[in-house]
Amino acid sequence: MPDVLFSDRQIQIVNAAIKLIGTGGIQMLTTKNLAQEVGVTEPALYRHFSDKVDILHHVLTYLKGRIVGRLALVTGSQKCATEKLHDLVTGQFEAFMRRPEVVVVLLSEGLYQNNAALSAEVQAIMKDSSVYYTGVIVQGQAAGEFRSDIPAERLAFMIMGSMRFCVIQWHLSGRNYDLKPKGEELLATFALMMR
Amino acid sequence: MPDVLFSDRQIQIVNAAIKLIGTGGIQMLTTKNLAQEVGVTEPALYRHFSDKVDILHHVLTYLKGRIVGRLALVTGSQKCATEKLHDLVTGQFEAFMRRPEVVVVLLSEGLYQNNAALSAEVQAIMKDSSVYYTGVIVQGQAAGEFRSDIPAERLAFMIMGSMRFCVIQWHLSGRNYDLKPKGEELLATFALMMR
Amino acid sequence: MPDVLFSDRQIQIVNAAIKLIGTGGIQMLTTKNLAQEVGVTEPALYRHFSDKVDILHHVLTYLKGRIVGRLALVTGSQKCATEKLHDLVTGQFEAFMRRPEVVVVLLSEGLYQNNAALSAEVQAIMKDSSVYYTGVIVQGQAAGEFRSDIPAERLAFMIMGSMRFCVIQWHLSGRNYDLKPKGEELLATFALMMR
Amino acid sequence: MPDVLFSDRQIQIVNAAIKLIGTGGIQMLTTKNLAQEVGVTEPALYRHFSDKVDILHHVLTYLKGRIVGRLALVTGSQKCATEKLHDLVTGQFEAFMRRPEVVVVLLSEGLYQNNAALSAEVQAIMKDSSVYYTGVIVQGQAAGEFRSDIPAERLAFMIMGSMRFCVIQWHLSGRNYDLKPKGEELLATFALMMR
DNA sequence: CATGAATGAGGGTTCATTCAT
DNA sequence: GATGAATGAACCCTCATTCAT
Repeated sequence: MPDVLFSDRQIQIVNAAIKLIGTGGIQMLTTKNLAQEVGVTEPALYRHFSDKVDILHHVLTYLKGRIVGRLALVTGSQKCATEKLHDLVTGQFEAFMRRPEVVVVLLSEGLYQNNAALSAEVQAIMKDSSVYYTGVIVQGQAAGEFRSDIPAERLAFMIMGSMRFCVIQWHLSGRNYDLKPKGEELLATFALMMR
Repeated sequence: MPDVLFSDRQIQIVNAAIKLIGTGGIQMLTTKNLAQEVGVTEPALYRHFSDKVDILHHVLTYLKGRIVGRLALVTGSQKCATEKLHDLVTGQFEAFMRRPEVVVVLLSEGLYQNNAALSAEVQAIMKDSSVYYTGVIVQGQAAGEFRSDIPAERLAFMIMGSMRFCVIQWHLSGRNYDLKPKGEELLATFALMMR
Repeated sequence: MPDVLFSDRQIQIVNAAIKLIGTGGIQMLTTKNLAQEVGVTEPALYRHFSDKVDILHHVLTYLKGRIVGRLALVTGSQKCATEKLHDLVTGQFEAFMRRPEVVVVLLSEGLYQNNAALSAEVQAIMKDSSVYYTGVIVQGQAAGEFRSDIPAERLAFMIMGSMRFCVIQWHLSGRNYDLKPKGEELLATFALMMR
Repeated sequence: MPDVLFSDRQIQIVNAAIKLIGTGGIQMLTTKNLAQEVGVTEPALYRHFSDKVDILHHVLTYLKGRIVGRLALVTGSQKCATEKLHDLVTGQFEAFMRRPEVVVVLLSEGLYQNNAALSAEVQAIMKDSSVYYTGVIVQGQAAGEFRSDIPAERLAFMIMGSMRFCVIQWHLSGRNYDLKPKGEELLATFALMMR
């Protein structure tokens, strides 16, 4: 649904940008590389975006739409909280494995340091995500699946933090191992701690 | 102790580099800016480092020395594990507040994407740190302070992940709030979960 | 009457071009700006003009028509030469104050340097104007209003040169003062010199 | 004396810039053309000037120094005012014929439209020049060489305006005739008018 | 009559790095 | 040790213009 605001070419460009960043970091995202990846000349990019920053902005908006969409889907199901949490974590990890480039874009907060708007966008993604995680935990606490002596927000915070850490290490290691077992391990640990 | 390998000028340059990165991200670390910050001309930098990568490498090595030094100090004390863990977390947060630039350098893993050596250095910092955290938790488990049904490594992993997440959010928010209460809150939550 | 050769859209575009040049100099006259000012897209401009040079050409032709029309009107009256000269000068200055953009177009001879046709057009405007000024002075000399020991062409030349200089300074000063008193002053000086 | 602030390379670059502007107008003054003319690469220019605007600024300052220097020399002589005025006009015209490029730079006020500092510099040249012209006329009036019923400033104004007009027409005509006779003619006319 | 999309050429500028001094 | 001068490569971006629709 959020994609409705993107033209086909914009999506194409955004995807190419994600691919480039994933391949060689933000410094690989040059207009030249991007144009080449898309298969047009550099000026053509400026028909669809005002700026390079504008492109990055759309990259983040696009990813936010995808991520939040998936979160909404999972949390909207009829499953119990434990299952939902499981789906959230493994779903996220699977998504990262399918498109590892996204990891770089999303976890490289430092890159956007000198651009408040982009930083805000990254923050927004984290904030929006945390709402869904918290919601599932609240549901679990209400159903007695999870302990209630710790606020749901804090539990969500720890889960997300641990997930990030997991993904960062995976990425730094060259992404040459399966991320799913890590997710299961993480969930198992949390299962013990949250009961 | 590792500083012994750095000349005065090198330390000066490394510190200037850290300051620059902290101020405006990695893209502010240009040879021009760096030279100006140090108060020399650009070619002078090449008397002390072979490369810009070499500079970044020394930045990371330098920081690793500082961090590990502090970890060793804390974990080497005679306190109980709970206290040591407390000191580790709050000490780390205090260090970040004293030199916020370091956050950018350490948490921007994505930056080093296209350089295996730098990525390895960042990984090494994480690895070395985790050894100390794990050690403290092992001690706590042996002393009955912490639960033993979860491997110490996993607990350390979650603590470190949560800390990182904490610091990232603080950084993205403009570092305009006190980080210490966050650390206390985090420790309180862990206290509940690890007992 | 020359406007008869211009379509409505052409006049609209020419006026937009004059406005743009007046606002930010010749370098503001880009097809993008021009199209935006007119309210169409860039390719639309090429329906009405073959070139950007063609546009500039029409701009100059258009202005020539306006200027010469006014000169013909004034010199065709029944007034005495002194009055006609007065009307010419003040009329010109008033016209510049009403549409200050025109000053830039007309006085920036250097702009057309690399295009013989445009330079010729500017020269033609000057030539045509001088005919009218000279005519009035000839009339004045015949009527004994002006001295006859100096050829009318030279007197016209000095008047026009001084007017230009006046306008240039006015323009460079930001056009923030009234041009008319300058014209009166100029006329008064000439009155003394030409008697 | 003013050149003392310019390094050799700066003078070289400034002269190359003047040449380029004279050849093809301001739009020929690209960094690429300029570098090629000087015989260096583009980035080398930025060792000596911060900006392209900075280059233009130095061009104008450089020319101002030359012009004012010559004016000071002429007006400082022991000759009578009539002779000095003659020297001023013919000297200026000769200078323009020696380096016709300068005409474009100096007479293209419109070019600097969108840069207040450059406009101010052009104005300053005119202002400074007028001081010398006025001075000579004042001397002539005191000596009874020139009429005194018209303020010296106004006479200077008309002379300068006429000179400009002369030069502009010469330039627009392709500079293919001798400017000196025009100067003599102009002086002769003024001789009549100022007596 | 006008548009959306694209392009080749070129714009000014910054980068890390080298080298003679 | 440090400098001034220079460079090749690359940067992001704008230009006038074309063409299919």
